[in-house]
Amino acid sequence: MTLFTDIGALVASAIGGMQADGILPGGLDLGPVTVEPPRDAGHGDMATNAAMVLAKPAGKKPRDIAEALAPRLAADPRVASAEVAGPGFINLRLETSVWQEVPRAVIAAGTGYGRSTMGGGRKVNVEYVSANPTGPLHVGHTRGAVFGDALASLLDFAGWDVTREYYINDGGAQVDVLARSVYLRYLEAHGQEVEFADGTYPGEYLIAVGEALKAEVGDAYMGKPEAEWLEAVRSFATDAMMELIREDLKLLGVRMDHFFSEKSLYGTGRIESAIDTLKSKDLIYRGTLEPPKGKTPEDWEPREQTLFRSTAHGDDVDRPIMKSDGAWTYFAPDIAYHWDKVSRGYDALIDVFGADHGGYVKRMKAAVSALSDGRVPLDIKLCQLVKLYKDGEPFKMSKRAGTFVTLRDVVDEVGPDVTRFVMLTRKNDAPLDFDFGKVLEQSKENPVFYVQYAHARVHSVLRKARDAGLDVSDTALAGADVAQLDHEAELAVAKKLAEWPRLVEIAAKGHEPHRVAFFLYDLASDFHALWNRGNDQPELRFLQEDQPATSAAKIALARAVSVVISAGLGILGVAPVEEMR
RNA sequence: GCACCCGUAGCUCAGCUGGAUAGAGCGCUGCCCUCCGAAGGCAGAGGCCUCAGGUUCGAAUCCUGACGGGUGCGCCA
Repeated sequence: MTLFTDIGALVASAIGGMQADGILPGGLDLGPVTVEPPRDAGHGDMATNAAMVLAKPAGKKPRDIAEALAPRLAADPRVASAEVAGPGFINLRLETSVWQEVPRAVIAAGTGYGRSTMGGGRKVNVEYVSANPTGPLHVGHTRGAVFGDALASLLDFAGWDVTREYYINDGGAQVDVLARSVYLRYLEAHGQEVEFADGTYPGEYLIAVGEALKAEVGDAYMGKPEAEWLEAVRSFATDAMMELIREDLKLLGVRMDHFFSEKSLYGTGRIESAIDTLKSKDLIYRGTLEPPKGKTPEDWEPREQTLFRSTAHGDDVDRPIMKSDGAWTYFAPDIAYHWDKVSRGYDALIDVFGADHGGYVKRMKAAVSALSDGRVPLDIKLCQLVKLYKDGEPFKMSKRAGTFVTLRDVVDEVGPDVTRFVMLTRKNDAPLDFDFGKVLEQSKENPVFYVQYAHARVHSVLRKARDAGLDVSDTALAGADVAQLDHEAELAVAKKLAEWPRLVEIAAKGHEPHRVAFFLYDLASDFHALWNRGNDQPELRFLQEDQPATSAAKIALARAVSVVISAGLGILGVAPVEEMR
């Protein structure tokens, strides 16, 4: 519940009263009725569009409804005034006491302030990272990791029962390539000269794996045909890579609830069972696809394949699930994996992919829609590329030399907190510029610094207050005489704090954690503005000498800011700092 | 050729799922401060929200079609 939903309930009951009095007809849909903060603060604290959206179904003029509704709203003790404006908005001003109570409520609730029950405990599975187990995570994975992790935390905060999951692509051809590459390093560990042909991974991170393999099996695989070692080396290598990836994730502070192995789907009948489910719905058939128009591949020839009728669930063309040699395409285990997720009883699924996987969105949605008979929604969030810069200059990396920028490189350079925050300062579907220099700058244009600075300033006040002998424990502050908070600059901050619960719900509903980062920047901005005014107007400073009651009220407001910043950063996975260095 | 994403101030981007006079940072202009409540402050200029239609009380937001940029497009996962 939020202040906005409280007032929303008030509007609804006032409309109910008008229906009871015969002013409005019954059976109106109140769904489109909203209560939101107006863009222009001059219009009041909250505005409702009720009169406008009800005008047509009620068969009345918006202004007439508004004129009748406004006094009923104004009758509530929380409402100071209700005025009809523009085409039929009702602008509400709330009593000052409503806003004054906000800091106390925030402090009493702690970082749980803003936690929502919107999710209703429903189960949601968030799958993210899911990088191939063939090497360390790079920058692109980092963005997906941060985004998915923050989204998961956000949904948790909004009342969902969240599972964080990683799908290990350990069943395809790329892990065979990995195994052969590790084998080369293994030969090398035995002193042999080796050459990395095309189609192998030359990265140096495999040297240690080759040596570890030698330590494990000695010379048992030396000079042996591939058939004798491939499977064992593959398993050894993927384990090593997953170990590496887990360490990378740990560096970033990402903790998964579940790692799901693609390999576990093979030879167990699980793929077959998923495909059978589709078959039973008549969605699997043998057929031949048309070549893509305009750009026919040179070696195109018509082939009959086993196809999934994804067009029946919104896709553009049907998709092959089996290769001509009878092996599954990668899509088949993907279907089985999502079938598994559906079977585990999730109410909603979310996949976080890189933007280069945009072409798979429709078929994946089609598969989940088919498998769950449309019951389980699948949302797929695509993360755009990260462009790296160093002090304004593009930061080049060479993939051919195997020297790509890794997650570890980034975290070592700027730390996990800065990495995470910056990755969330852009919508997921917008490209992101990441400048190693700028993200460490201590200035207003760096949002990480700006938000952390606000939090640190609050703690600076708390320290000073303690030194002055004041009790600034949360217990004491929650009982402060908030009637002392009467300056409009102070109330503006309180109003911002009151928006937090609403923002959480909006961000969670849209699966948009970046909104949290932008909100924190706005809140920090309001707080800094109040602080700056304290320079010219000493009565606005938080610590008022020899006035413990006034100080307590003002410090309560500051403390509430730090609580919300702390809660917001918590969702983003960023640790708040109490001092700037 | 088709699909998806994007197009908002000179630049980088927000814009609460359809609301009122479209916002922030940087840059620019003008004042103020240089008192560790420090790592600047205040104010101002700057816009055909790519274009053209449509939906309705009302569109940056939804629909259609152009234009421009990115990504992807049958036995690669």
